[in-house]
Order: sequence, then C-alpha cells, then structure tokens
Amino acid sequence: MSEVIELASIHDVAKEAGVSVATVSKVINHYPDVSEKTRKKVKNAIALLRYRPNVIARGLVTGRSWTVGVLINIPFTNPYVSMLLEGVKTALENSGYDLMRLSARLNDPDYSFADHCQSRNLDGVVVFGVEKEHRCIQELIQSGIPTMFVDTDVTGHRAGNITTDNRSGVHMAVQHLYELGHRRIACLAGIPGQAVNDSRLAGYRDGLQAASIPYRADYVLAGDYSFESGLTGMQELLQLDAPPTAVVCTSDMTAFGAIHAIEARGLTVPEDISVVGFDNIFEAELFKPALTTVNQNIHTIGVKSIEELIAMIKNPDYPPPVVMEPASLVIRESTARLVGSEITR
Amino acid sequence: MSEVIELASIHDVAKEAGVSVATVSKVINHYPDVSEKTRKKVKNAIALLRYRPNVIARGLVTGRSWTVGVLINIPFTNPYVSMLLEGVKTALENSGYDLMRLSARLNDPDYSFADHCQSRNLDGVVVFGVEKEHRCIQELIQSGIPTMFVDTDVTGHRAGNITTDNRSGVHMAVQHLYELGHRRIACLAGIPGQAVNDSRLAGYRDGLQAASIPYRADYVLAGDYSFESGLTGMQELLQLDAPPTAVVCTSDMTAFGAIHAIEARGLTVPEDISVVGFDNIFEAELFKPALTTVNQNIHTIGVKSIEELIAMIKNPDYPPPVVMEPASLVIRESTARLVGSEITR
DNA sequence: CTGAAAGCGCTTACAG
DNA sequence: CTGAAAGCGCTTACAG
Repeated sequence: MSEVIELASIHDVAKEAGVSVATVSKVINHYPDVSEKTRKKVKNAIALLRYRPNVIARGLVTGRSWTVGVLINIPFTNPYVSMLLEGVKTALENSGYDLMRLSARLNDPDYSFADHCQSRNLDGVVVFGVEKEHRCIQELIQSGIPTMFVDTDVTGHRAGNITTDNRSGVHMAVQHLYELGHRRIACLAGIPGQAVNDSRLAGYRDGLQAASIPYRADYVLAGDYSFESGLTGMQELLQLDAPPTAVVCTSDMTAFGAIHAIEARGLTVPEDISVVGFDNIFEAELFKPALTTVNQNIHTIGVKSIEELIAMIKNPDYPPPVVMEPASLVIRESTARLVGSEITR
Repeated sequence: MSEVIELASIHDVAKEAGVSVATVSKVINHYPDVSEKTRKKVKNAIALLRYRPNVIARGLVTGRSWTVGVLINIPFTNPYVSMLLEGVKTALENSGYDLMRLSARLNDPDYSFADHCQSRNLDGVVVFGVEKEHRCIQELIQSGIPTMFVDTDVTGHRAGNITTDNRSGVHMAVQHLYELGHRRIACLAGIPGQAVNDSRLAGYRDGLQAASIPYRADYVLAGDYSFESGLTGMQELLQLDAPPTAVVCTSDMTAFGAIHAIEARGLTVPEDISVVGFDNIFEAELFKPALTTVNQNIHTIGVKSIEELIAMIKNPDYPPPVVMEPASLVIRESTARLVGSEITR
C-alpha cells in the first residue's frame, strides 16, 4: 500500500546527473568552480530524487554536527526552564542548528558528560542548573567543546557564562521593603554553594547593610527554589519569637509556597506580611495577590546563550563571553507599607 | 595551560591493545567470540585512553542514531508542554536515547520535516500540536520513520498516536455543571479542526444532550487555548443578552483568562459564574479560586509516547499503538451551585 | 578466535 | 571545470 520512500544518497544523484559525487558535493556546498551547465544537471537530479544531504555523514568528515546540546539539571516543569527554552528555541530558528537534550547521568561515576558530547559530535553545549563544583564542568572545559554556562560563574578557554545580576536584584527587593517601613526582613534562600544563591544572599546582605539592619541568621533559610521549600521555610519563620514582617524569596515558586503558609495561618499578604519573589515567571502576575518580584530577562538569557555559543563555535578565537543581564523590581500587590507599631530597630 | 584532550578513536585503541579494529569493535559490542585474554587487553586500552565509541559514526553504518526527535508546535511556555516534556525525559533516562528538538520550518514550502528527520538519521519521532491536515504528517507516515502523534488522531504503517479521552472529559465537566443547577453553559473552545478541539466539542454536545439542554451556537467560541483567548472570549460572552452562568474552557490557561474577564466586570467566580478548565496544570491548584478542571495524565502521556515509540523502533512489526488516557474531573473552587431564579429551561 | 576489506554517506585535497 | 582516491569512525560479513 503506502510505499516506504528511501532517501536518495549522493551516489544516486551523481548517477542520475551523470557526474561524479565530488561534483555533486561541490554543487551542494556552493563551490564556485562548477560550470553552469553541470550545476543545472545536478540541481535537476537533486530535485527529481528529492535528495537531502545526510547531515550525520557530513558531520563525520567536517567535524561539525550542526547540533548544540543542552544539559538541564532542573525539572522541565519549572516555569523558569520553559521560558529559557523558549528563548533558546527562538535563537535556534533559521540558525541551521538543532538542539539535543542529553540524557545525562550526572550521578553515575562512570559517566562523563563531556564524553557524551564528544561521542555525539556536538558543536557546542549550554549547561544550566549545575553547581560549580560538579566534575562535569571541568571535564567540559578540558574537552574544548564550546560551552555556555547559565547561572554558573565559570569560564574557560572556550567556555563563557551568562547570568542575571542576582545581587542587585535582591538588594533592590530589600530596599523596597525597607522603604515600606519593614525592618524584620527574612530571606527564603536557595541551594547553598550555587552561584545563583550566593549572589542573591550577598544582595540580601547588601540591602540590610545599606539600611543598617543587623543580619540575623535565623531569618535566613536554605531551600531549593520550590513551592514546598517556601511552604516549610515560611512555617519555620512563623514559629520564631519575632517573626519577620517581610520576606524575600529567591524564586517565585518559593514565594507562592510562603504565601500559602502565611494564609494557612490565618494571616494575609501583604497586610500582615509582605512577600517578594524572584524570576517574574508569568504566573506571578496571575497569582493573587499578584506577586511583587525581581524580574529576570529569562527569554533574553536563552537567546543570548545560544547566540554567544554560536559565535564561539564559528570563531575559535572568540573571547569567552561573560554576560550579565540586569534585574529589575516589579512591584505588584504582595508588598505593602508596614502599619502600626511594628517598626523597631 | 589547559590542554584540549582529543577523544581517542577505535584505531588508537586497536594500536594500543595490539589488535585489529574489528576486534575492538567486537569487544565494545559484546560479541561472544573474543578470547578472554584479548578482551582484557582491549578493555585496558579502552580504559587507558578513555575511549568512547562515536555514536554518530556508528549510526552511519548501523542505521541507528539512538536519537529520537520531537516536534513541538506549541510554545514551550505552555505548562502543558513542560509537563509532557518532563514525562518524555523520564522515559528517556537510561534508555540510551537522546532527544533532539528539531528546528522545523513548517511554514516554509521548501521544507520537509520528514527529510529533516531522515537527514539526521532519527530513529523515531514524537510530534505534537500539529493539525491533522498538515502535509508533514503524510510525509512522515510515507517516510516510514516510527512516529507517535500526541493529540493528533492519525495512524500509519509505523505511526501511532496517544491522546486523552477528551470527549468524556468535557462531558463530565458539563454534567458537573448541570448537577449544580446550571443550564446556560457556554464553551470557550480551541482551534477548529484540531482533533483535540473537535473531541472536546463533541463532549460538550454530549453533555448538553444528556441534560436535554439545547445547543446554542452563540455559546461556543473558538480560541487557541491561550490566556488571551479566554479573556476576549469571555468578554464576548458577557455581551450576550443572556450570558452563560457557567463556562467550560478547553484549557486551564483559557479558564484563567475567562476568570480574569469575569472579575474585571465586577463579577465573581464561582458566585456569579462557574468556570471549569481543562488540563489540570499545576497552576490550577494555586490559582484563586482554585480551578475546577478536567485532569489529563500529561506526564503519563509523555512517558508512554516514548515507550511506545521505542517499542516501534525496536520491532518493525510492532502494531501501531493507539492509546487513550482517561480524563477525570477535579472539583475545586471555581464551580458552585447556581443560586436563585436563574434556573431556566 | 582474529583480522583484512568493504562500506555507511559524505568532503577534501589533488591531479588532470 | 571535473573526477578518482583517501578518509571521517565505525560495523559487518567473510576468510582463515
């Protein structure tokens, strides 16, 4: 019934056109030294046989696979990842590159991510959500495969990175809360040791310092950027003798969790406690109360990570890019002026 | 300083071990007819040189690339896509396959998705968000590449599909609203012609019919599953002389949009109008009011699409799978009993 | 049990 | 301007 159609090879085209495969190759690759007449013949044969060059075979000899890999060490369901991938996808359109998502076994000691990339002839790779210390990072840098790290502040001969100005972002959040009269400002943080988290915590300290508010260790809780960690973290903060009147979270999902915990206690946001998030995922606007949060240009980060990567691929001497995207504060409904006698020093 | 380490080839291993490349190949591929002694030597050489077989080169001769492609014709930022990809990723772990996301140019008449897949030696592909009529679907079926269509009801020699029982899902939603006393039930639908939408509309009609409620064309509006289409669709419904008291939406995002429009009019959900969504994305629970919606086992669909695809790849005679996942109604806060004299026939 | 040879579908010097 | 040959890194009959 429905016949399976085999793809024609370059030999088929050569035979059809009555020329050599070398000549066909030259036509395909737009070499100038082919007569118009021959070029015509070949093009006709290509059209007739619906020939498409095999990218894989070509890659074997040229060493270029027209494929960039991506390592995502965060659940896809994190809206942050979705927005980033959307940016990646946008930058890839019409670039000629396809995207390969590697099934990496980062916890397997016998597994090497760099080997995986090389065995697939990847032209470059973007990596994100990996801690600076993971061995795969040094292996990657050693391998010489062009790499862009998102949110991991490492560089190498052919490796750059891109991140948001996390530090300023949280600083702005703290300042905003200060200006609203808050002095007991807590922080629901992320995973200790990750560049992203450390920078945000530094911004938190900056903000406190600029406002001359002493740092309290019991106001800072580690987490993992998830809804759950916001929920449990906030529950813990509410147990304190002097609970905070405001909390800055290092992700929007964590902020949602925190708000959930606050409301479960019969309190309201922002009347009783102000909450600010980080990321500005699209849900932040939909949420009630609409979330005050630090905006990251996530889509842009996705786009630029690919653009810079491709630049590195095309030019071996391209200096390893280090790009920092600005953060900005988006004020919505989850933060408000502190009322009453709560203001203390 | 940091030396770039080249990956060893099978020739390097052969030389190091003092055997032929054929023998190395046999060791790699676990052929039995290799003496223990030789096997040892080769394994040592492999370890010494940190050799990994080049998947690409292997693929060129075996015809298998250990790569499955995915065509996603919906924005990544749609939470539905994220959940599906998370399932896909889960099923891929330890399968040996990597995932390639094709930069498809579906609107380019010179572009053939099937050719693209073949030129990349893809072992199989999962496609979703593509209308049944798009030429790429027949091309794919013709090509003989194992394919799983998600939410598109086509099959072929080596092509199956998977979908949610959309029809029953919406039927249940309508029935739920009917039992709450609603009779003026509208539908904010999706893209006409898409299998997903048609099934859901059929379920809407089923529900009406079972309740003996006449179908009103002005209660059914096409959309595109987005927040915006819920917003504008609902605005339109609110203009009617007899606006609906309940509306079933064909996506959660559309439901969010509809609720937004209702509230912007000074009305409340569910007191004034009940709203039910479709998908049960994780935001549905977070939203206020928490959304009553039809649950799809999206993660499972992602998992099964890959499992079935791999089964088709491994066995040329595997019958084209057609799987339908059950839908279920999740009742939350966005639907309520109709009060007062609103009940009419 | 082992290896030489052909071949997967291409590109790239090189000779003519 | 054109094509024969070697080679990219592998696997697979096949001969020994």
